Amino acid sequence: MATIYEVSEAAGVSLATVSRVVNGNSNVSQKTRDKVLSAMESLGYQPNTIAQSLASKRSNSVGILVSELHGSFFGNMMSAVELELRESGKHAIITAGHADEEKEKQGIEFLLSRRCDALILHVEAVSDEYLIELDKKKIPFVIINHKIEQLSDRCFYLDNEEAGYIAAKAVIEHGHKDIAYITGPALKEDAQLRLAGHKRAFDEAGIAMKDSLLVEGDYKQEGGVEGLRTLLNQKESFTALICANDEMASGAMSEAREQGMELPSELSIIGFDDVIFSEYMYPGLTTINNPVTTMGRMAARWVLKNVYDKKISEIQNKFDPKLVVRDSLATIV
Amino acid sequence: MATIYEVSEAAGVSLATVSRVVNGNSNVSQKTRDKVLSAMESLGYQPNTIAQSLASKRSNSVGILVSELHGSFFGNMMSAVELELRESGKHAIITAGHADEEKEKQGIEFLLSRRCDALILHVEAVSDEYLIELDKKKIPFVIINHKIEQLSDRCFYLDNEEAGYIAAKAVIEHGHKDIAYITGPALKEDAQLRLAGHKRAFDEAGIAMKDSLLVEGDYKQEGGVEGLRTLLNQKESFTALICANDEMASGAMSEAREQGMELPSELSIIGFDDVIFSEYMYPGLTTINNPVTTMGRMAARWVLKNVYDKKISEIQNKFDPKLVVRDSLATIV
DNA sequence: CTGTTAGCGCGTTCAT
DNA sequence: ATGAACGCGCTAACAG
Repeated sequence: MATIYEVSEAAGVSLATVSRVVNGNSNVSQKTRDKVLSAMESLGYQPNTIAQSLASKRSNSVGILVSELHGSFFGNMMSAVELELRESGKHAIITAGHADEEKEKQGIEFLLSRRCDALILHVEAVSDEYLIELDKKKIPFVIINHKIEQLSDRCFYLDNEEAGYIAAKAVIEHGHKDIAYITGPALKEDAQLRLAGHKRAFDEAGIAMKDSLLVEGDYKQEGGVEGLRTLLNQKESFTALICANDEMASGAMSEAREQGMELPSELSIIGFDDVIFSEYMYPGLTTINNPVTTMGRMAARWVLKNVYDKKISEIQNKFDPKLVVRDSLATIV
Repeated sequence: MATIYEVSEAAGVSLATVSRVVNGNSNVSQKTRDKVLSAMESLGYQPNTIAQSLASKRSNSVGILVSELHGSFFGNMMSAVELELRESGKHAIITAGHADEEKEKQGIEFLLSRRCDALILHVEAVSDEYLIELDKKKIPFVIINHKIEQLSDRCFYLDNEEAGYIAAKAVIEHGHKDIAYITGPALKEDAQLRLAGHKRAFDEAGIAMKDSLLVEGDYKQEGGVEGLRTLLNQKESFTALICANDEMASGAMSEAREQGMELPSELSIIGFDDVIFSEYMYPGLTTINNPVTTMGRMAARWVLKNVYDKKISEIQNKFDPKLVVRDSLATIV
């Protein structure tokens, strides 16, 4: 690998001048610029990004923490982030937090030790206090899918309350009155918000929510299986089931069929997130769109703009959920 | 951020000694080691990985190229790789090649410019010649899901021929005789191998393959839809359909239902890869396991062993496919 | 076992 | 507009 020094020698100029043309900086006469450029060309010179980083105190890398690398949720986000960053010559360092507080902290520490210029965090377990504390350390970071008031311009999130509202409303508008609900873990903010939206729609329609039709799930497939089983084991009957995410909806579907129910005629099911396999399910799952891709892109743009001083115009923080209509929601006649 | 120099001062030792204890290297007396350690502790010292890289000519980063970050296939692989690397203090830089020759080359160039110590490549479009050429540049890399004879110890791949054989054999053993097949793109090596295995099973069973029951797909869902449509539009009838991957199987399932067919009684379907949503399909898709997770782990281990000199015992290059039994393959009576 | 010293490749003042 | 020189934080001989 040729160094900047060899280039300067070949071009008959100083090291500083080469550095200038490499960085497109300041003023260099066209003539010397050409000399340098052709020297670079013939030597196949490629700047050593590590040396650049050391000298400039910029690693040009941004760390990404997601709860899982696999699964159907984060791929789209990472994809958007990577694309956006690479277009600006930055790179993404990824790591997983496994939705565990300790592991998330370790992941963040790891990324920090890598001297990332910024962090894009999709945390699930870490506390707001930890993040606010992290903020004091002058390490730029953004948060995906969670809103912290003090850091709101750096949070990119779905309006989960509205999402819950839309889902419930769609079900109600299809004529359902007896509606069961499998929530997410009570501790999780998005689960609470979705439930709140759910209640708002019920209030608005003048339908009473029955506690017996409300069970807590774990956001996993198994939670849907068990949730439906629990619901079926009490006396209250229902014609529709809202699941706080698609995984649970999937589990509920299997269990429903296991119980010999016809879908969606005997039971309508609606999910949340519109993960990749939702359209592959049978019947196709009607669900609420969770625009992770766009959120990822926005997060990357925030970093580009605020950390790397790129000119970027529009950055959107709050995202609106949309109903994705497929076949799992039937109309009651 | 404290530097190694400040630590050396605080501990009253030389810079080199601090470096030694940081790297757990050579011999340092327990007493001075303790002094240094406590100095590091009280200063909150964290080595600057970039400076380490510059001096040691090791970036401690390995580049990963996959065709897509999203989708259900690579998440598991990346997950395994990241986990394995992080345990050794290395990090993963990811990028996507989008199954396009030019973009794959750009991706590789990008990773190289990042001074990765090694590359883990899941390429789809780039030629063997390109990779062999790349190999001459002394940049260590491994290849996932593709075998190149000259580089075979650094290739981690599924025995695709065997996979095709197992799938066809399973179908045949279920009593099917009229079996249709939607292949992958004729250009792709894995598609050819799977087809070859398919033929072997037919030969072994003394069943003739009918050209009219063989159509080429594109590995995408739509390819399954169109493939089945084409198959249905010719006179030859069939009771089972083998799809060269799960995405196409999914498409074929939708189309079959669209045509009013009962699954699996009127049409058995089997896929390849066992991607994440296969178990969510209805009926659950019987398919062939593609151990990408393990391959990812092995690839990472190869790098750890051969690039970072970690002691690692077993590394497996060739992987055997296994039948994953679910409900989409019915028995002909 | 420990310290000195010379790079690693580049960015960035400061002069000129 | 260009060059000289120093520093980024650390590793790696080489001495001692």
